[in-house]
Amino acid sequence: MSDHADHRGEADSRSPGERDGRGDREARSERALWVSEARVSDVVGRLIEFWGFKRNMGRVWTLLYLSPEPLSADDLRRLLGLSTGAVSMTLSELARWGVVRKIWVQGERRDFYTAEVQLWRMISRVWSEREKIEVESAIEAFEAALKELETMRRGASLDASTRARIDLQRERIGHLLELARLGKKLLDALLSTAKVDAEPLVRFLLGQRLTDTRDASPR
Amino acid sequence: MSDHADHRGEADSRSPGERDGRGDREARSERALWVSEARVSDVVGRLIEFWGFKRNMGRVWTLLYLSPEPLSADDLRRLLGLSTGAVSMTLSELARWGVVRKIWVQGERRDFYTAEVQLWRMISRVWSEREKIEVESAIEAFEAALKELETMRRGASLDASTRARIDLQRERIGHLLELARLGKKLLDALLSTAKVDAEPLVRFLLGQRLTDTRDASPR
DNA sequence: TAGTTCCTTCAAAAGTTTTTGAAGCTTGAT
DNA sequence: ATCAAGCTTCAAAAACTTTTGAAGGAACTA
Repeated sequence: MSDHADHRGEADSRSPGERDGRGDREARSERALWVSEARVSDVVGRLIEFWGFKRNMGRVWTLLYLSPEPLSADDLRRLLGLSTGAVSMTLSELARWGVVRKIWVQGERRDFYTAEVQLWRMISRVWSEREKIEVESAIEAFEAALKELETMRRGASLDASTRARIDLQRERIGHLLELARLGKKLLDALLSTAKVDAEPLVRFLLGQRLTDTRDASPR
Repeated sequence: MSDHADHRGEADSRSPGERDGRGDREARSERALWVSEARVSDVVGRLIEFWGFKRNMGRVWTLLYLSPEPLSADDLRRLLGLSTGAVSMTLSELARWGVVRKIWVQGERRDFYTAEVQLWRMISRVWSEREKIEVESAIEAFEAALKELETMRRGASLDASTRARIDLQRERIGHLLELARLGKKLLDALLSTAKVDAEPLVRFLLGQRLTDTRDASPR
């Protein structure tokens, strides 16, 4: 975070006309606005990092999200103090995830970018892809392991303790599988609900004040 | 995964009596069992890494989870091919998260460890801590940014475009805040439900087959 | 045509995280 | 008291990730 001090600023390339010679006050409030943007973009950066993306993806996305007009790669470079290469790569990665779009501006040579503003749409797109990659492959691996244990169990000549061990593992891997499937279903349901409207889900969760029916066991 | 080849095994320190001289078949099936354990522990390792923990935490936890008896630090070291230091640190980290417990075995000098087997309990403990750290601080930061924008807006002499900009940002940061709060509520609800029983939630999500009736919120 | 702007790529540098293992500590046995 | 087993710590090394910026390319202008 040490790196903001010197990017005082504002994208002065934004509308390449009217620059300089404005009142001191306006300049000051623009600076204040930028400080606030920077702070928010760092927060999102950290949050996004926590979810397994690169921090700069969050920072770049946030600036685009908070900007009234599309920004150019160079704007972003100056505002965030990144190298040209970093901006280019971050933008293309964001584009791959579908959370940022390239925009053509009349009579401008360079490309401009805007953020996807539909947060839920964005989240569901991103998560459903990740989920596919991670959770599904875990589910498959658990299933494979279970099948293998099954085969082993049928094999002849196992001493009693090995057999007991196999049984324990079948049970436990079974639980892991169940859990992974539950996670997948939750995500799927959440995301496909979210695509339309998250409200009902939330109302359910908060409304029926948690049936504390002491039933326990995840079973 | 290249590193399993040579930890053929079985914790031969587990019951320091009866070793060697068993049938070939038993040895073979134990090896097969270990291969399967190793695979599962790697899957969990990867999954856990994806959620922001160290891979070895997942690997160690899984071995403990799949083992009928508690294991010693040295068992884990040999089985997973880690250094003494790594095992010690991983175990103490797992203990801090409350997902592994130290066990005293009669007449044994060294410590033994077992995994928490109640998966939901474990998950809710871990997530509620993380959530506090990450999501809450993001919420606070968004709130602070909004307050600041509010103050700015009340400040005198802003030109029209700056004012419009502030308004846009208030709206957008407002959305981010809303989203973060929603996330927090979801997690809270999920976890406190989970502590008792995850069923009702899942039934809700899957049962009412997602009122896709294009009107969504029964407002 | 040559010149310019902007974008992308990628090898190398910087930065970060993880792992190692030797040194030191603690505990219990002799 | 000394010794040994086992655990922990931490500085250094290795592994991995991210960032840099110069080189190259594409597309437009004059």
